[in-house]
Amino acid sequence: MTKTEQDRNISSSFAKGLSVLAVFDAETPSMTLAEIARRTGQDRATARRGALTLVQAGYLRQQGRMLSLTPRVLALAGGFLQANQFGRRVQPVLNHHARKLETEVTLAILDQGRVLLLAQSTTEHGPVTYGFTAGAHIPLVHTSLGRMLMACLPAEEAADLINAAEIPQHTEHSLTRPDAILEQIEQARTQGYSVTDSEFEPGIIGYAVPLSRPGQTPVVVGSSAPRGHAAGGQSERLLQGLQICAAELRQTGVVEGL
Amino acid sequence: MTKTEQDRNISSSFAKGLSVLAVFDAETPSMTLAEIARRTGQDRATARRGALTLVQAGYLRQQGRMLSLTPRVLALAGGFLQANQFGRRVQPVLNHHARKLETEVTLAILDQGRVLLLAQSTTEHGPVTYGFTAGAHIPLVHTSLGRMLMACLPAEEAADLINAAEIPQHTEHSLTRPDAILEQIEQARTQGYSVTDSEFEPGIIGYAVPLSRPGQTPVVVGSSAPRGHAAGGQSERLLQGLQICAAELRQTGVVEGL
DNA sequence: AATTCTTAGTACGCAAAGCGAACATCGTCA
DNA sequence: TGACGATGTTCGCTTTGCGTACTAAGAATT
Repeated sequence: MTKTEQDRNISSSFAKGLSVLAVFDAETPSMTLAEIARRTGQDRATARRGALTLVQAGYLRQQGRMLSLTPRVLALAGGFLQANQFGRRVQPVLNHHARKLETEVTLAILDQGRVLLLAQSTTEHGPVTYGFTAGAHIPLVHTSLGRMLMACLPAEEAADLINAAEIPQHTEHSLTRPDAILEQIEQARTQGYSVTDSEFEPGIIGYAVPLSRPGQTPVVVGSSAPRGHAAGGQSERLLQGLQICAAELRQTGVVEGL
Repeated sequence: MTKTEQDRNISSSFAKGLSVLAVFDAETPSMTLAEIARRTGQDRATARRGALTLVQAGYLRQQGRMLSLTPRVLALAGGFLQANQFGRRVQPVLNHHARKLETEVTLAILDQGRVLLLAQSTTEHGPVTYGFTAGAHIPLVHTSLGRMLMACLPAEEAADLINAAEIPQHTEHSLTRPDAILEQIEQARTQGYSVTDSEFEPGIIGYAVPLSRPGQTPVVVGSSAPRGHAAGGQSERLLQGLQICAAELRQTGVVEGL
């Protein structure tokens, strides 16, 4: 009976259904039933029940044989955003510093071995609007945000994350050797900021500084800029700006709620 | 057989669990188990299983006896936002017009008898930053966005929504008689825009124009401004600006994806 | 401090929910 | 055309998870 020692307090059907909903991401905004089944590792029939339930609940829509998310999923996130006053307290701060520094500023945390973007400044005259928005996942190992997040963790946990993560070679500059990455993380920890150059997107330099206090769940702010943009002492100015931004956000107390 | 004619393709446990997740909104960001059970109308044991499953999946966190949403719920919405290019195509347009008109501009649709805010401009020098963000629900009957959304529907459906909705008296100006509200909707439909004055928040005037083409699922853009702000011909300027904004958004084609 | 009221955790029998092999259906390529 | 692969649906058997009943522990009230 070791096999079927399921926790009676957990509903496995519900958990399976959730993973159906979670499987819709940026790369695959609409999927067929079989595709969902494959990506969730569930039986096709199981995935189907989950998907149909989501359709009935209004979170998925079915056009032909393709299933895609409906706007209603936003309502789920809305509860979190409202509760933490993101619109009123976080966004203005991000925007303010974004304008001042002439970049985009992003707030992020660690989630499932990836970087989860929580909020992002939305000013017009940032250099480029990268395609990422709140709720997007970006890789952990090759971004400044990710490195800084890992630097907020005990060294051992960071190492575990690195080992668990796959390390694709996004660009020719991407570090691939785990120990090289760990070294970068160590450096970020000691110096209190992280910089990556073209490791995720070519020609883009990423900056990040910690926001959470040590011991708390890691939260960071960062920004990216094209290489040319950051000539001369610009890097320093950016990092200082981010530090100030982090301090202000810390004062609002939004970080406490994770 | 009327009672237990459950659809075999729908997972009721999953549906119940989902409604646990959905019950967390702005008013009640953290709840106790008993409270969840009450608000979902589920048995306590059922609600407990749902909540514990959500905790295990990382969407809820438990501190003491309070349960609250984790940032991970944002990842669910992230799929939708990325898929529809909200960050790249919608937000810039909203911001641009918000700055030009010196207000906030909001994109919204109909959801479960309420207005669901999909996106909102985030500029600094809007007059006030109201506490609403993407993913928030606001009432249907007493907002310009809501009225305009209903005006996009066949008159009959709008009437059904009014009848189904509870009509609280938010302010002394709130219309309460259903036929008066329906008349306003009728007017919005014919003139192509909707204006409400202090019916939801005192001293605030709301404007909204349709974005979707007739027959499609209703989508609108709107904005609100304090009464003093909209002196003279300002209302007209605002409405014209919104019309242009709507036209631009229409051209991006984001509306098609609902 | 003793009281009521509310809330959280546990147990378990029974009904029904949902699993997945098997079947049906649709496309696609030889 | 026929065979094959991929996808969608059905249905009997088993498991899940529902909800009553009970225990216990906090809050709130006296």
